[in-house]
Amino acid sequence: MAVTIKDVAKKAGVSPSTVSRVLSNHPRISAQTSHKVKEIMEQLGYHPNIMAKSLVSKTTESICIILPKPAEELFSNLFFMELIRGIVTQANRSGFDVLISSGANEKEEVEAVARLLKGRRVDGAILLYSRKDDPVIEFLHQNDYPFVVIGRSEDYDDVLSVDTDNVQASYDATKHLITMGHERIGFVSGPPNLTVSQDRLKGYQNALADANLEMRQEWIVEGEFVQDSGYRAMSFIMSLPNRPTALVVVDDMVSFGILRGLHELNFKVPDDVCLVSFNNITMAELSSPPISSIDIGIYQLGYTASQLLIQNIQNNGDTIYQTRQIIPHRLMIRESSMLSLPKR
Amino acid sequence: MAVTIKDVAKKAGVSPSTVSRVLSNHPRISAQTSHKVKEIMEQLGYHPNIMAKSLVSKTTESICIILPKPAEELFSNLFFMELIRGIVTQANRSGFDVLISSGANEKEEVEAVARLLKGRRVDGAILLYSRKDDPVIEFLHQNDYPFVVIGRSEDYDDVLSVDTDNVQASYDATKHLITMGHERIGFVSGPPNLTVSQDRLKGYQNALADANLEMRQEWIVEGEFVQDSGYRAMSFIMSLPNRPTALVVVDDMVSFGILRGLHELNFKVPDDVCLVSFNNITMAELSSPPISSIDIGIYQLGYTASQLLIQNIQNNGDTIYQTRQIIPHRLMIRESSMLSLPKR
DNA sequence: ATGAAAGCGCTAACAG
DNA sequence: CTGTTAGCGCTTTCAT
Repeated sequence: MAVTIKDVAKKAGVSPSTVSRVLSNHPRISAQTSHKVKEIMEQLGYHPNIMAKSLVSKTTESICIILPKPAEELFSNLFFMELIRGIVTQANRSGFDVLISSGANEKEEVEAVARLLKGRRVDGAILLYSRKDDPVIEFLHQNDYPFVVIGRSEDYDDVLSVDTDNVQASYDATKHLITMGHERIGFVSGPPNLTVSQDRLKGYQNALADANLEMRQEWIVEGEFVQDSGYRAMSFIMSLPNRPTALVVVDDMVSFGILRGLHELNFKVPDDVCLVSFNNITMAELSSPPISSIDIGIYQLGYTASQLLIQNIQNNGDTIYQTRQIIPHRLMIRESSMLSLPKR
Repeated sequence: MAVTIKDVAKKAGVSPSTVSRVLSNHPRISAQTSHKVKEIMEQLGYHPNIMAKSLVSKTTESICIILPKPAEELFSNLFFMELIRGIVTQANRSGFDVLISSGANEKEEVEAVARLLKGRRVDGAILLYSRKDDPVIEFLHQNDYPFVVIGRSEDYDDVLSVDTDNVQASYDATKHLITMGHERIGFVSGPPNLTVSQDRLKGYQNALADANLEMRQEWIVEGEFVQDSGYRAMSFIMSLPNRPTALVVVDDMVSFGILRGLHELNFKVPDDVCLVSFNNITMAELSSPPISSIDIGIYQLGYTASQLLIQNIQNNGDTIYQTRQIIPHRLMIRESSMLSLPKR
């Protein structure tokens, strides 16, 4: 049997409530008793039963992360791990535990979230990305549970979210290529139902428009956030009669696929084609050639999301800060885009 | 106020205990009442309060993963994410939740684990890797808490663990190079205090010994599980007068560093040097050239660890299975080791 | 097959 | 400043 508050109370010659008060640093407690009780807790190896505390206080000091099933394929694991690290680090600093959950499909995801939130096992949730018509967001929003979306919700505009300014980021990436002298620039996108794909496409288009450059539908290819997708996009684009001299690519992982394909076809980067992509995962720097990439501060995204959620929980749902937080991005220029006057 | 067991009981015209019995599929309950109660639960949107249940049942149906702080630097994030995916998937299938925790240092790690286990928030723990004299293992072992180590413990041999047969795996990798005609083979290792480094070094040495090949201390370089480490190791090895024609590398990430370095020095892989490494992360296949790698089934390691832990928890600590589980590995041969007669 | 009652370990009024 | 009391929502004997 584990040692309880009663055991401590008995041994210290005080009442259980006193011990409880010591535990929560109640102001009206004599320094003396506090000290004595703490000593005895130490001595007995007392650890408060979190479940019991949570039962009466109606707060769990924990949050959950929903790992969307399809995401496993959509995004690189690197991306998620970095996000999770950020979340866990800040949550732990705030004294919160982090629970990770996933479902085999959307229905299971909602069930898992419902069980966790309705069952009062966690106080709030972080969604690792937003898709259109997401039933999980629907559920959380409807039941008024605290939650934060990494990305943005198209369906509701009052949800807390942490995001990159993807339109601007993509504008910057494209602008960089334009500055380097490129006039025919293509875009390799992700799944069109993700807001991130849409936003990045838009930034690209804005940049071209501002520079009065030609825009061609055939220079825009949609795919997934995986390497194969890049490979296929590359084959298509490079077979065009009047092909781009540079590409803006929605994700580093996709760039790797492109790089591999170009290599096989004996195209050189940056000599024949220049590349800029997004997310700046560790590997971007290490590939040959190193890939220019927009660093979106993935860790920071996670860290901030956790912070926002926990503040919201602690303020009891009163939003005393911005609903939507933007994490700054930064273009990391590397060899893949270092050729200012491309061959044709 | 959330709907409780009482609300359901009242509406169904039964006692709370009956509702509880329905919830846990108690055998002696009439199909009729069971059905009616379930209907009302559905209707009211009832979800059992997990904390309350846990408080009385003294079981939490959840486990925790300890993310060791230094690991963030030691291993690639890819590795961990894959492990976590395996753990979370199987745990969820068994009806368990997974809590993730980390500490800034060893002391904090132990505190976190103590709080979680002693505070009865989780039933057991999974350690993502084992180092020598680990205070967390010490704590768990001493207090007789259920836990599983991914890797192996040198300090105790009765701890549950899931591991790769790293000696054999490394033997296989080395043997492969020998079969391809190499006679001078080097080894780029990880931190010497990790069992995985030691085991892989041993397998390499065994293979050389069995083939009567020369072993030179200068062909063995220690480092970390990061790219830079590979870069440095490469510079050293390639500057040797009588340098190896092939390398066994402790981790794919390190191989990337080596690859980058070789590229800068204008060495070609596999023409000048052949490479085989470990872990077979997604990127191994995508680099140029693709890297031969030992697939150790990371996801499977996580999945099995979770299974082992949960079985142990459910059997109340009685070990009715092997203490140490080995996940099979598989050599994936790719271009980086495809040259059978190396130049000298 | 079901109900009544006790209690898991803790917190939170309400008294003093 | 501290003790007493009454639950939080659930499970579990012990009756019936």
